[in-house]
Amino acid sequence: MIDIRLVRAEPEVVKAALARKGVDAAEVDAVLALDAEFREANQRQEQVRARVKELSKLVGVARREGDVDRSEALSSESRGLGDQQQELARQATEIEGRLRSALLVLPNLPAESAAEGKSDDDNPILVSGGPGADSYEAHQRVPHWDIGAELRLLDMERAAKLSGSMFPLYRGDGALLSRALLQLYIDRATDDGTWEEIRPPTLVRTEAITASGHLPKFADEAYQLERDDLWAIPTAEVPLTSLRRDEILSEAELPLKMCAYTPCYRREAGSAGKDTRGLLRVHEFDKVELMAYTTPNGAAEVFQEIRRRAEELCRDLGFTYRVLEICAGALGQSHAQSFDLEIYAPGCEQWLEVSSVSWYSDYQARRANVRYRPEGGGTPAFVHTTNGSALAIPRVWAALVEANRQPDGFIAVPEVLQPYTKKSVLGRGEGLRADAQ
RNA sequence: GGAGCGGUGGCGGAGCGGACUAACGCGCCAGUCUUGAAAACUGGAGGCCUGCGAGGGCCCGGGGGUUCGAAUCCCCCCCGCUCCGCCA
Repeated sequence: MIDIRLVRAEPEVVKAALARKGVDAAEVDAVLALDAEFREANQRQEQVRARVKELSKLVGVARREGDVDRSEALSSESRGLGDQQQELARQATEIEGRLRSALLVLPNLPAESAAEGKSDDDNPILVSGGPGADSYEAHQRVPHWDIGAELRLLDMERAAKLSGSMFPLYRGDGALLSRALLQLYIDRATDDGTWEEIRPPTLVRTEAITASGHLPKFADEAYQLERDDLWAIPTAEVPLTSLRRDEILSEAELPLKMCAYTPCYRREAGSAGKDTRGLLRVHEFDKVELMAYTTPNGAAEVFQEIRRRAEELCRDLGFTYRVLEICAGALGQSHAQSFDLEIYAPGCEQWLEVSSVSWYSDYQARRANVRYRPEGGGTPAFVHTTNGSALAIPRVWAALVEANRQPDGFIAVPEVLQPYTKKSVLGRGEGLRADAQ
């Protein structure tokens, strides 16, 4: 959430910044009104409370001095105030709850440097890399769902029998490819020793998924296990962001950099029938995520490092790729600034988003209450959080089998991946023979 | 799932109805000493909300309650540890 003190002190600045995200100024005014109401109610309550404490102290003194009459008189005065105080406290709490709800759904302010624009159509392309979208031959222009079926790498139909549509099932060399990619991602992320690998739980409490900004606004997007009050994570960002919840770190620990492989679960409510063929959009997928807590000043550097790492993977796997900056109007709820990495899939003739690298300023840290004590002591301050995928599996898998399809129909393994697959060609596996009969 | 014991500041840990303004230790910050550091010594410092300020309020896992007054008593919940049961 954003800093209520900033809203109070500079309402016009906040309104102008949020207007870039398309937020109505009235929402800000509503928050301001609740804030004023709460502070007034709270102050009334505190005044009465202070008087009760004062009287109680005097009761203790009178008791010790054996002055029963006086102690009785003070007690009864305090008793009357007590009821009044409780009612005032109840009112203040109720208003505070409404204030918090309003504040929780208010989006983060876009970074000043974030690109101007209203929708995804306005996102500037910062980098174009790789061989180019026009460079692919006819044998590479086969969609991955056809390749997957032909070579027995993918079985969406039987997966649907298990879990419904949009749940992928990889088999044979297809499963091998998925596992090899994950191993490559983790090895790359940990190559300089500054990123610690974490394997977190993937079912988390309501507090955790609220801290990252996925609740309350996007509850429909997440799978919920009501009976145990747990949520299936949509990304490793959720557990990693909450890992140090309610902690005060020392500045020397920052930047605290973590990477995690996890499965991710998304209901994709409202996206039915849109770009959902094959692996384009699935409910469950594997991903490696990089996430860091930093000082405010240290955020930009890590933010760029995550982007660089994601970009290098796209390049080294041989993809045609591009980096887009997300313009202010298209930025997500919690984001101050974002870059999307897209790779070109020649078979389905689409650019596929495989990574989103984001900086959240202190928006998530405030929700998760993660602070750091500055070098040399002083008042704790909120950390900044930044994260990005490096990378997600299904779309990389899809673009890879399409772009690397050989004239003979089999899939050539990119050189960087061969140490992990232990073979240079995919699709000549056991599944093919077993099903062929 | 059952039983027992616990949850206190950055960390460890005492306190178990009224001077708690939460002891003590470690760690932290500043200073003295030192070429510099360590050690020693001296001093300092919790977090949150609110107020221009003086100040006020809140915080002893969370939420309710009892009381003039709750870290302390009662109820509910959460978490941890030990043992039992079950289990890959």
